[in-house]
Amino acid sequence: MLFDDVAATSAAVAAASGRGAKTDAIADLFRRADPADAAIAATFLVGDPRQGRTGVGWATLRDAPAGSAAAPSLAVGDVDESLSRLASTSGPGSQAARRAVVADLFARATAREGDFLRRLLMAEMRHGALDAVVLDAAARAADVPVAAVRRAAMLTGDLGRTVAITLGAGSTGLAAVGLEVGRPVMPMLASPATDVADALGTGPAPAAVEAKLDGVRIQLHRRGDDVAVFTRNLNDVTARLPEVVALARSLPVDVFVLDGELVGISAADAPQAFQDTMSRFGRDDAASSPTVLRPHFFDVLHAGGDDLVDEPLAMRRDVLAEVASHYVVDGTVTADPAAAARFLDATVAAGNEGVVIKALASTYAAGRRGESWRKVKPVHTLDLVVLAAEWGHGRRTGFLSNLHLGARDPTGGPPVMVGKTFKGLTDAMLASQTEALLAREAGRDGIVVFVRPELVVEVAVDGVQTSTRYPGGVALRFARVRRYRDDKPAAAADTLDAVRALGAGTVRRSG
DNA sequence: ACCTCATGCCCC
DNA sequence: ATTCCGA
DNA sequence: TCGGAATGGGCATGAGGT
Repeated sequence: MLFDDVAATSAAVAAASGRGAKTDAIADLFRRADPADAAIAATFLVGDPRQGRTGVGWATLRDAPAGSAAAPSLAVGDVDESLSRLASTSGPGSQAARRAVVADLFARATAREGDFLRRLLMAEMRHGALDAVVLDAAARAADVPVAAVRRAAMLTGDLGRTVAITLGAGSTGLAAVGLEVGRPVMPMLASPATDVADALGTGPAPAAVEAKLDGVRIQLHRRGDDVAVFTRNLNDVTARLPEVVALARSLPVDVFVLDGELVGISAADAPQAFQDTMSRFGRDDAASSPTVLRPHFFDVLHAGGDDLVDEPLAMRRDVLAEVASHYVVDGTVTADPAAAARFLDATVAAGNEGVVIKALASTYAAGRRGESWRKVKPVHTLDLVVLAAEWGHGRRTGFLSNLHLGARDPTGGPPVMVGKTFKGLTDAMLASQTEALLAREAGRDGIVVFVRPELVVEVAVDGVQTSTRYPGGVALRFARVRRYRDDKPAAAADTLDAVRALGAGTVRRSG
């Protein structure tokens, strides 16, 4: 199959307005491809090729020429090979070698292929179709129920393989796919709730209320001495976590799949700040960090030969207590919002992020962000000064979008930048802020428009973290705009000290 | 030897 | 990660 | 209700440059 077939499909997907039409365009491609090519094409269409890390980014592509070939000649397999070469290039001179591979690809590409190639290497397809649409298209092409395809994708964690199975073996092949110890499953996700009452819902049934730890999600697999650890994105991080491997081998059950969170702990057994956990977790050499990582499990997908994903949470929790009793996340079971709120306050005071509230009757819905798991975190608000804004892309083209936010200097100096945000802005706010900001323009640099520091926005944040990027030494975490404070002058904005105070909770960074 | 920049199926 | 919007 | 897009800060690493 020609690479241009995939590029043409992407263009058709981008041009199609509805999801049904996008699905049809991809299904048409799949019908024309053999399963192996379709598997590669599927990973290209979602911008996630099998080679993973290519070492090519914005700076490498900046100087790459546009596609200039007159007619398509690249095969899907040619691009696949080039990606493999990029991924395996390292050492001195590798930057130049990568540029050469990229230049060769673009030289052989037409303009349409070059455009697609650029988006593929940047992992930014922006044609309105990713995993869900591609799986839907595979189901349509093979004329099998989409639910069966999705189930296989969640259990294999592998889009390309799932497409190949769907096209090559149909319903029979999909039905044969099951949970496999040692192969990661897409983790179940929680949807946000405004407070514990919202999370508990209207029903009288008690729910599990568990501490939400501010660390790294892990999935731990064991079969005898074979142990593997995967992240939320199904990356294999086993080699980085020797202590977790040892812990897995020490547990009283031989075969299992556990779901949990990994957090650095201080000498006093208190959870460390996320940044300290990452400092240790991100490291190749575990011994070079003083931080000790400790897993806290909250679910079990398989134990002793039994698959548990279709069992109710109440039963899975009982099994978990047997498999990993000393490493089960802190929690309680209640239907009472007041009791849940008390647990939330206590766990936050202990240095945790919030709570996750789970229906006891729910099964493990791999890869889903459903209503069975709801997360609640404390929210803080700040009134900050808009210092600048950046021109947006995509559907935000033509609007000033990403705001630079400053806190007031209590000594009277100019506001101190503490972060940016583009979240929380409706189309109407985007339009009105573009007008209001341009009226206060004070200069430009690239896509940044600087403004006189007069406008104040109310910003919601989950907290602040230490920063080396910003002059105040702090940065906002997950900032989003709530509203413009037209009633407030910049002189009444919150101070840098007020921002720093949000980081002075129970969790401290280690020195 | 040290600094800067770019990169990441990065983590959140 | 959070949020808004189209389907 | 779901899926996609638009973008945030910080971390270690490794290449390249001084």
